[in-house]
Amino acid sequence: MDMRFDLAQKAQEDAAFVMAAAPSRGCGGQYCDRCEVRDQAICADLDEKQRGALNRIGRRVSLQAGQTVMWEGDSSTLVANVIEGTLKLSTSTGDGREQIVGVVYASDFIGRPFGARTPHSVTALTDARLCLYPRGAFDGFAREHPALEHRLLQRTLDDLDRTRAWMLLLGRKNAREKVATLLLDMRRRLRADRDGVIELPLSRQQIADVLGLTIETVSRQIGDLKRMGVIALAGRRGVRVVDEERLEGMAEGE
Amino acid sequence: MDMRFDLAQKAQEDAAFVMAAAPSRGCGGQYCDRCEVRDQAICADLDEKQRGALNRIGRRVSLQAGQTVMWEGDSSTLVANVIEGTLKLSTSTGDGREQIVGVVYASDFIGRPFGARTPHSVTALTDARLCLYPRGAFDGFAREHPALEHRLLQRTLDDLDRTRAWMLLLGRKNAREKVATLLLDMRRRLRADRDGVIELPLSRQQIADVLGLTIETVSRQIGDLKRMGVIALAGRRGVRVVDEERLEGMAEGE
DNA sequence: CGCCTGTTTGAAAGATCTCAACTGTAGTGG
DNA sequence: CCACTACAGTTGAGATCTTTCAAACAGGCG
Repeated sequence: MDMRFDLAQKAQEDAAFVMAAAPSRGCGGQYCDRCEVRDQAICADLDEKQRGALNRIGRRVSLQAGQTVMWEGDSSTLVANVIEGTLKLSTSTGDGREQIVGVVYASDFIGRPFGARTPHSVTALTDARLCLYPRGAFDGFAREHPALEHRLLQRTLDDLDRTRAWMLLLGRKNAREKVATLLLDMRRRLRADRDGVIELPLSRQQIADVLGLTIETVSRQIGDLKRMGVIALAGRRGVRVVDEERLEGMAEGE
Repeated sequence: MDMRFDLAQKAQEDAAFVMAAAPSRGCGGQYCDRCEVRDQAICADLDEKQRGALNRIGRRVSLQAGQTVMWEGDSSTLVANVIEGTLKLSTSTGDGREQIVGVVYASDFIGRPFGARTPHSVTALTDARLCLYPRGAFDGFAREHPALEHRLLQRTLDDLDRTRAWMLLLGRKNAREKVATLLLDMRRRLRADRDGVIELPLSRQQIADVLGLTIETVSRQIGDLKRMGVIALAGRRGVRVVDEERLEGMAEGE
């Protein structure tokens, strides 16, 4: 417990550092031209000129794994596109129990536009790069560009659908089903290497925080799946799905 | 268990009936003029003419408690504003475990615009009235009216925040905290009568389905709260919060 | 009055959590 | 290259919480 608070403390200092130290170089058009997520992110439907204008209000920022960009309850001053890396969205109870409420990947959007408060913390799980905008300026730009707002709406509606689907998992699935579902979900989102191994962006504790379980229960379930031959493990973070069909059955409680 | 399936079956027939039987009278401007939720719903920022145009593609529909308007997994053909009443959004696992993923009230928006599938069922908890639009026509209208899309975006962002906050409850709170949190939430949303009693729109089973518990656990927790003098009960659905402060403490696990 | 349905209560079983010890691995420095 | 350290992850045993199964109770309605 102490450790987790220390980590958070440390990350906060790091984040402050990044914010202060990042050169305010803007994202001149040259960045967008070779942007890896240009066609998936919410800016996809903007034309060259509009994209240039949006760029002028934002800047690129690099994060190290563990750094926190936004804090639950803080006033909402930043929004961003994820260019590379994986981040978690999380909330906590007063006494420190944590729940991860979302995991975001490259081309996803983070932050709370059109709202005063950031409802959850955002922390990098891997090293990451963001295209960061001051919220006020972004809000103004969005209001003037319906194409952008429409994309943002689509994305938010999708997020809401996914989040509600996850509520079924949290409220009604048992530990076995939860772990199986997460593994399948990660497999869908992450690219496997040539051996079919996917590198999880989450530690055991973070898996527990996504699933609403304890670290021990997660460890036991993963151990069981391995012993049953449904998955194989490769190091701490590596997983290979051996028997997909059976894993899918387990995710649904069969 | 059987009973719950029967109910669903029955509701499906009812819904089909409503859809077929509802006169396609349109919502001519005269409806909007005296619409109870006009200034809170997503149509609030439209001018008279635009509102008239929107009305022409929609119609009013009345629902009885228990009727289902949309079915999880069905193709998304309808969206609606809630004019009056309370409805639940729910999903289920293959083997029939249900999770309520949202409760909507007057002036809220339901349905899945800009998407092919309805991700959850929508069922009336009380008698209700809707302003119902075919999805295709609504989508088209929305794309041409940024003010409407902006309102919809705001609302969707708020829904997402609320949903994520509920994930913390589902994943990390115990039964006592869950029940206390729900009661406070309902108190915030529902108007109490002169005695301070709020009429819950949910049965015990539905409360269990919102909180990810069983009906027996809910019953025991409510019984405990009553015995402790934190709440008082009035009939099956009536609740009065006697000691708000203590209830708030319990919601946070103190 | 008796039935139907929703709710409450009790007792026992089962799942997950808690606490504690142990293991393995990645990283560090000699 | 190896020894050592630090820490993530695993395992075990017992406690705790919630569920399950069963039965009793209560209010509304024919």
